Amino acid sequence: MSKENVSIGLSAAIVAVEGERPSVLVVAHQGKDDALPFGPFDPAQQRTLESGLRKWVGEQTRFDLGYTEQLYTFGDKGRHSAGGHGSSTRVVSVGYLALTRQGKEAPETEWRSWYHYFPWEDWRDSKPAMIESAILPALKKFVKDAPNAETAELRRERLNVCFGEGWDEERVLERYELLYEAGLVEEFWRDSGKANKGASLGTAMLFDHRRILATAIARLRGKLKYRPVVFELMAPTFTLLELQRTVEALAGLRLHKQNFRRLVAEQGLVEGTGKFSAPARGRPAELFRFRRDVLRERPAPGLRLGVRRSKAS
Amino acid sequence: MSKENVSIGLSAAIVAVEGERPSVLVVAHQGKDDALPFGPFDPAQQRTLESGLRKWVGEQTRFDLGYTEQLYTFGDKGRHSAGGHGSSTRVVSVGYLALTRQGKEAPETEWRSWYHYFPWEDWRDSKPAMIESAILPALKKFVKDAPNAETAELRRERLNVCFGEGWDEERVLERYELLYEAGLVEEFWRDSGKANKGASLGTAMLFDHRRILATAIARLRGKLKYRPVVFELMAPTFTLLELQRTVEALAGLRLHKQNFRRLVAEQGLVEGTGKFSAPARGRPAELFRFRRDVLRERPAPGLRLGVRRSKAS
DNA sequence: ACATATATACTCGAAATGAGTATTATGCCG
DNA sequence: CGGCATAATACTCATTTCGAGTATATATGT
Repeated sequence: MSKENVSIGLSAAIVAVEGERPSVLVVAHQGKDDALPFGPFDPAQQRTLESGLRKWVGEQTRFDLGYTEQLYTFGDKGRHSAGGHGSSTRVVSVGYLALTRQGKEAPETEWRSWYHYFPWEDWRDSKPAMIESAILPALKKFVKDAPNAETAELRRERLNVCFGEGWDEERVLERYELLYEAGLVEEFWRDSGKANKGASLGTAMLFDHRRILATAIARLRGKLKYRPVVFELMAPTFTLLELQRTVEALAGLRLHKQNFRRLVAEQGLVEGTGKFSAPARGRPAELFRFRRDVLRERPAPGLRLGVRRSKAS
Repeated sequence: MSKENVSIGLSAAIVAVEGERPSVLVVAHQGKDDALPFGPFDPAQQRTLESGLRKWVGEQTRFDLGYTEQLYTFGDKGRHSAGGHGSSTRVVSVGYLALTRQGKEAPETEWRSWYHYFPWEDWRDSKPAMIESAILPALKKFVKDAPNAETAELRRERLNVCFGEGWDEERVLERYELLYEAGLVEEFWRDSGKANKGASLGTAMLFDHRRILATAIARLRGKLKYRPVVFELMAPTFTLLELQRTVEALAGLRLHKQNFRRLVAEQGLVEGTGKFSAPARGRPAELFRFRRDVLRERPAPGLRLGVRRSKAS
């Protein structure tokens, strides 16, 4: 067994939603790719991985993490390099998801829409044009270029699952990984040390941070439906439309307004405060607050979405 | 930063179902607690964490893993000790779930029902008596013994979510963690180095392996419902009742037979082979096989369960 | 007063769900 | 051979949930 060291890296995708924009806190390492707040795990100082994470994030962003959740541990050789050249110690990278309300960020950090990094994931207005114009042609070529028939069939299946009939908004990571392997994403060329001659989709991130962010979005989109996590992102009181817009921002989909409020109300996730918002135009909306009690009452208090399949709401 | 080393441990909960018994492959370290197959990650030799895992498992169990999935990375200080005394290097432990069909095991390894380790999780016959007789009284005491009112309230909520009204079969890990903190599980006393004067529930495992197994069961029970993972555990052809018994074994619940077959059939998860089983008594059942095509056709081809809420089927 | 913009309430059909009953195909036992 | 026990499979039915609308209420600005 040759002596190569391992070190553990901790990274956090810190998510907030402001208005209709789902954003992630990135560290602007000047000139370099955007990065998630990250740092090495120090086993001597930290009792748990999560406390290590909180320390790093606190130092880099002055943010006090609220809800956090471990995502995944990545250890692939070559996917944690900044420029394709191997470093001496191997980094195993543990990714976290954290939810907060957007506050003022520290210097060197910035909130950016996560759709900067994943423009094909935002279906709120319509199916992103780039899917038909750029992604599908390139992926079809990727299928055609397969070294053998078996690989071609596998690639065809993945294409279909990721971008075919029936958009499954949770498959964010699968889609990113497919685009990576097909060389449609800058990181692929950087990690392999070759020059990219084609298009790159979305904005690249440092190391494997875009992969971690994809995992975070996928997890959050899934979890929405069976745990009341959205409320971590809301102000103490909010209107039902604000809640809906937040969910839509995260899911990248439009929901049916009347049904959404029915679901939310019926499920007892929320209770009225008797106070009302003062909107610029239109009827004022009642302000609601999250009912903490549901946690005690029901086993899986998620937010069934009530997706809209037709025109307007 | 003081120099304490980190090493990465890989462990696998390898699951199979034989008849009505959901089992996990354990290594019988003679005299010591049961352990999952595990070993350190060697960054020099292995390109990915998963390949490292496959190597270890192959050596220890001669098993060729089929479906595998990463579960969680545990790094808590003190929860990876065999006897409560700290070792010099810190172990961060990455747990995996693997699904196979039960074959002949290697020497030193053994298939054991996972309900040995989690007897309170098997509700197939009825609610396990130990919940009323042992768990609830002890947990109520745990609530009462809280150092302050706030902690007591938190503990009361957790008790309710884990063992209160409305059994949620997926909360396996939450329940185990609660029992751990309440000192109802042997590992708690071992990790803290104190002597246990009360009862211990279930069979203890080495290190944090029971925690990993709890994570595995929870994940599998959840995943069942939205990905066709059960079929990894089935023979190439099977009757619908065999499929149902397998799902029941995993979920720890009884299902409604007629509705189960309706769901499975309607969803196109399965196709008839035209052949029939030869049972000891009763009408022969048609043998079915898994339809690989669903993966292409539908976004989330899970097995909605069709739980039974009343008497017999 | 009315046009416009929202919020909120209510309706309706289609599908999914939970729980049964009914019918069919075996082996076995006298 | 006829009837029973045992399972498999088919069909029924009421209830709930879902998706999609229409209708009504309450603001503001002109």
